[in-house]
Amino acid sequence: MTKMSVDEIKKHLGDHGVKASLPRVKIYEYLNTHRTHPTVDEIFNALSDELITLSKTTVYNTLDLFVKHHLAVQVLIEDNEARYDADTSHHGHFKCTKCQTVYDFDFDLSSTSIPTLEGHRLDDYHTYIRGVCKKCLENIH
Amino acid sequence: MTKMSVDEIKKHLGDHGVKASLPRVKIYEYLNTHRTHPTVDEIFNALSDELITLSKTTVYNTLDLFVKHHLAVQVLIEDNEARYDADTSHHGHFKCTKCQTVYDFDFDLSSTSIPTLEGHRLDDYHTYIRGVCKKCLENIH
DNA sequence: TATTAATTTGTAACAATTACAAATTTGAAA
DNA sequence: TTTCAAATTTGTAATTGTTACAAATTAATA
Ligand SMILES: [Mn+2]
Ligand SMILES: [Mn+2]
Ligand SMILES: [Zn+2]
Ligand SMILES: [Zn+2]
Repeated sequence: MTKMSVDEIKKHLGDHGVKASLPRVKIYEYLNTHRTHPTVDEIFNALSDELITLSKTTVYNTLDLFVKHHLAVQVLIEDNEARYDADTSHHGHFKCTKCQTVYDFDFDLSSTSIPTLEGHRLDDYHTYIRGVCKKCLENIH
Repeated sequence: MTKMSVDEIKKHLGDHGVKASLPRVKIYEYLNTHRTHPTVDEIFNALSDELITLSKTTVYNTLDLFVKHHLAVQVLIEDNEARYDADTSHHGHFKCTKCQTVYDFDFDLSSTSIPTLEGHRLDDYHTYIRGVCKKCLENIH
């Protein structure tokens, strides 16, 4: 995903039924630029210098809003941290339990046939794997 | 999975390097019998009548221990509840957002080829889908 | 400009989890 | 058995992530 201008972000939010505001644009911009699956805290800390009155509640509210309007997805890998991702395309996540990095990987669960679920309505698909990344494996001397 | 006797549970725990104790056996028995992916609270509430001194901390500790020794897996679907599953075989979870039921489905992510992850060490695999179950779809008149 | 609606903010409340030290239980060793 | 140390459990307090909510601010509309 290429960097979006402020106007492109405003249009993108609007296309998804979300009115633009400075916090919303900045949060979306951060999410779109930093494809590291940041937590609420990371986003809040990164933006609070520039948006000096930003409230953590606003970050929570805005991310909820983004998820509801399919501008972002919530990424759950650990029971104590919710991460967020502006990439709403179908893909999986690999988290390295050594360096905590969350990698993307190509995998589309929605295109897999799952006979057991016949008859149910499937809304959102999630795939994640935990392990140790190549880099960390090599660093163990 | 068929119901296990207390002795079978003791052996099973032992085989996984976990010493048996009354709370451990009871918690495992509950998990193994109730394949509903219960939360800590559900387990605690279900057992506290019989184990009148049971502490919630013990339930947390014991479930952590079970997960560490691969006697159970943690099932994360919502950001505000950790569920547990004595079925450690590879399978996916479908949660109905109407009735909150968590269904199992046959799917083995570990047997899927994921070229993007070449070189990383993959430890545990998780697949879940949210939607509305057949039953709930039919109940909408 | 005046009025209303939407958004943001700050604080307090809440819920899930963890830390920790005391109490209890277990299980060898004497 | 009794003794003693280790393991386990317990209860409480602390911590963390999140949500509720009302006041303040900002934006939109008349
Ligand atoms: Mn991603
Ligand atoms: Mn299951
Ligand atoms: Zn790593
Ligand atoms: Zn249902």
